[in-house]
Amino acid sequence: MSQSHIDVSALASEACPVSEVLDHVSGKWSIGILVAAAQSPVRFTELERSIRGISRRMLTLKLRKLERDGLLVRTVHPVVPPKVEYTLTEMAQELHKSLLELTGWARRHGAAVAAAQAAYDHEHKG
Amino acid sequence: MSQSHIDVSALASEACPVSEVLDHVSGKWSIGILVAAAQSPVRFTELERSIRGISRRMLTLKLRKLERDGLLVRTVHPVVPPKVEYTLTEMAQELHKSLLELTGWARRHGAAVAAAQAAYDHEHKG
DNA sequence: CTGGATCCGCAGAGATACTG
DNA sequence: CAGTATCTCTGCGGATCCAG
Repeated sequence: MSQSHIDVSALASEACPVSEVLDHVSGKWSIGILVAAAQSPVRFTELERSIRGISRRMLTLKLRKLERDGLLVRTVHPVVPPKVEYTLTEMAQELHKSLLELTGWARRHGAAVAAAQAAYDHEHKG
Repeated sequence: MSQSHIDVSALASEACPVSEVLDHVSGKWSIGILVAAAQSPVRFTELERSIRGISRRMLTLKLRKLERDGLLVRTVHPVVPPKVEYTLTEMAQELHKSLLELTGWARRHGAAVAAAQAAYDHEHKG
């Protein structure tokens, strides 16, 4: 990874791992998973159903990634049938707040964005 | 009432503008560009230099996308050599605030994330 | 200076089948 | 229930050249 330390925070004149961390929420499902998992604890299948459209593979991969990043805690209950619960860590909950700001913005301006796109396309038609 | 199930399905659904908008900031460079362009107005080359690592092609593509979304305003000054400036729209500036929360979080927890990864890898060693 | 066009490699992401 | 293992396809993203 770290093919390039993108100095996204170049504006701050400081080099930090910001871009790397940001890259983790930059995936197609990362944000959705974190938001869905915010109602901790949540089980694997619940996540799979909540985030409709996600494949089992992707959910697993992203869950592992989030766990590795220290954002999720994976708890295995030794029962039958298997029961695994995912819980947001402290810092993940903090991140979640920022994420809610994002989704809130998207909710408020979704229509405006759509309109802008339509206008742009219209102006750009052949 | 107790919406124990957040409307994540709406997030993952293409019918809801939230996921679409979210998808736009989910790219590898989108966030960086928006943050860099926050100091409006900014010229093409300035952006290219600020966001080191980005290719000309990607910068152009993302800039077009952001413009289409109504987040950036592209102003062409009819002079030689060409001068083009990009400015954040009102709603983009609002979005930028949320983005700053994100980068702030990344800044604060970057080290912790790195540590978590190291721990995970160690525990997962071969 | 500010782009557009093209070629191409690689990681992301879907579908499916199998296992503890 | 909760994953893992392949296989494949798509599109992002990089490099390079060309143009207004």
